Amino acid sequence: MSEVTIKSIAKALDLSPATISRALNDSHEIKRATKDRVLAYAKKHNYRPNTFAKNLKTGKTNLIGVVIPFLSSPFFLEFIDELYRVALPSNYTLVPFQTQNQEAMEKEALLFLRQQNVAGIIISPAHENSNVALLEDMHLNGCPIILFDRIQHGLQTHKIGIHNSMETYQATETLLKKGRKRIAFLCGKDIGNTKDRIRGYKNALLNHGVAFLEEYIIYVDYQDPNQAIDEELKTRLGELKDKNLLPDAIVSGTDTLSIKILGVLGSLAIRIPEDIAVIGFTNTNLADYLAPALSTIQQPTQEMAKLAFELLVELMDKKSDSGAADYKSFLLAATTVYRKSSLI
Amino acid sequence: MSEVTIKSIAKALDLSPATISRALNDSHEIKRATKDRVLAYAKKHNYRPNTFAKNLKTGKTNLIGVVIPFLSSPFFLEFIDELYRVALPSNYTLVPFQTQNQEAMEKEALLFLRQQNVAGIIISPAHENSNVALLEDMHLNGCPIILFDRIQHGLQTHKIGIHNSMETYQATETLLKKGRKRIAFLCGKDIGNTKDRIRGYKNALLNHGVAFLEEYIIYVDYQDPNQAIDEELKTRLGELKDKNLLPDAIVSGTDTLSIKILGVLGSLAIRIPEDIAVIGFTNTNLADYLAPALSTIQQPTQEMAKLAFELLVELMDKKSDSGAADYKSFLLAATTVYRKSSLI
DNA sequence: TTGTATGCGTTATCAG
DNA sequence: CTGATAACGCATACAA
Repeated sequence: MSEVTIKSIAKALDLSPATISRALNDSHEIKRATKDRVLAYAKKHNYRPNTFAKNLKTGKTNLIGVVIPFLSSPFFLEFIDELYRVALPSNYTLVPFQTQNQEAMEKEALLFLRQQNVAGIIISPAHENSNVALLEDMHLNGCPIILFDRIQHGLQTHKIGIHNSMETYQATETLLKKGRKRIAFLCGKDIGNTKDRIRGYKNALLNHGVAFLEEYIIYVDYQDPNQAIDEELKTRLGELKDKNLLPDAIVSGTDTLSIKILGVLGSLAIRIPEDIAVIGFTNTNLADYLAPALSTIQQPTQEMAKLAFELLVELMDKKSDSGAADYKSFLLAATTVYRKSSLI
Repeated sequence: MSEVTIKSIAKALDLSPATISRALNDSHEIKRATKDRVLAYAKKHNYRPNTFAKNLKTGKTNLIGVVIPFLSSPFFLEFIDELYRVALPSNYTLVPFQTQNQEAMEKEALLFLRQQNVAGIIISPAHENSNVALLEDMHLNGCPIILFDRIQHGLQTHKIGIHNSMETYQATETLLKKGRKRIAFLCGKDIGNTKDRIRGYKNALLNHGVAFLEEYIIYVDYQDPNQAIDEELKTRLGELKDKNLLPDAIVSGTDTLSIKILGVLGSLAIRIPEDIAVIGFTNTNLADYLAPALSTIQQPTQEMAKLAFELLVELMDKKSDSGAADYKSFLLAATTVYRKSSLI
């Protein structure tokens, strides 16, 4: 649709297309006057390079793929939001994708991104080792990749996460110190993060001489946050109640479930925190307004996004420079905010 | 990076590139056997067409630009989420952008999308008539555009919104019938939707013989939901209190403020709904869990997203077909869910 | 410093 | 039905 091209400029200015291209690309081998003339004309006629031709020629884009499990999770939303903020001043454009925790959808997204020849990718994988081969292939072929959040993954690259076990350890310990002994742990899919978080939980129990109970690990797998996981949660709690094993505290190790549990407990006429104390794992700024205000383990999301972007840019800039695998894992600290849901 | 191209297939199969192209594009002028052979080979070697070459040649893409004010608003988030869902089975890819309610950022996004030669755009404009000229230009030049949510806008095209005044009328009326007489109306930027919503509010007052008070229209403009609008809200309410004009009910006409008001009232030690009843305007599924559970006017978001996508596909398919301006405005019905915050 | 020629991968036009 | 050829807009090696 854009009528003004390098060729048309060349004709209008009685120059060759090559010269126009050089002027536009700020080449050194061009006379200052000519360059200025071209630039002026280009600006006046609102020249916009054809991305597709440019890319076809150079094999490069300014696109950054962002692959996450869900958009409708406070953590990922905040992450993307911040990513947009830091990417804006740069020349890069974000192309977000959701995987719904499914490797097949993730593969689709990655193949598409490869086809779009994206300059780099920031990803929180669907699960441990999902699409490792594909990611490795892309990574080695000049498309740098940054892993975040779910960093237990086979790919060798920069990884940005939090120290999972430390936070759940502290949250659990806090509850133990308040006298809670039957603490359940709520988690989603069985991925690396979950394991670490469970480890922290278990260690806290161990160090405080409280026996670990297999029944208190509540897995609720889901591929869509809109599923009827409320019902599943309710069922699981009902089972525990029937076994006379109703917990007196719940630590959540995952985002989506952290808020749903409030509603579920409410519908079962269980009081929070009197009957069951709750500490969630989420970044929603609504935590203060919930009934009751929800204690939360919060990730340094914006910091993570900023770091992810910076590391990616660094990798993209250095091209196939060193090739040396000097990749690092960044483990940031999460913070727990204690609110009413875990008091008493 | 993709090594397998039409040319390479042609060489391998001892055919011409033209034939391969025809086979791949399901042309009629090709022998069935040849086509099958090509397709089999392509599949086996995982052929993926080069988007850029294809686009350079055809001048078309499968990209759909999505331009919204904020991602971090429950309504827009739900909209995009649903959009992804309906767009997935199709061959289209979404390219989302945020404008932060700023026309300049919106322009940036639109120019980028134009440069990317997107096949169509779904947009909730930054404000009335923002970038009208640019949008018109793109629209006329073969890039169909669908307006949603903020449909008071100069562009002639399909528009999808809700019947704003009707819902605020009913919400206001409900409060009036419960005996509330000093009802304030909370709104954001002064755009078309706001005006309609205020109209519904005013009409309800009028029909129930309650005088309209200018002070009860509370504008809180913002360009970023993370701004300190809590403080501004607090200030405004403090002013009303000083004037001895503290309302006994608040209807919110905008998303972001709907939840913040709960926290602000709480920090002022104002009881909800005893002192002030509140009805929000938001789609968050957390409404049930808030303290207190928040009555909300909810938009049929998923329906809107689905319709937007379908209408856009229709326009994109018909090319520069008729050119007839047979555009419609779709006004869907919102529903109000009454919860504790407006009881008594 | 500038121009000419070539090709990126694809589709379209024309012959055969 | 198939093949040769040109062209999309751009960047670059090479020639001038």
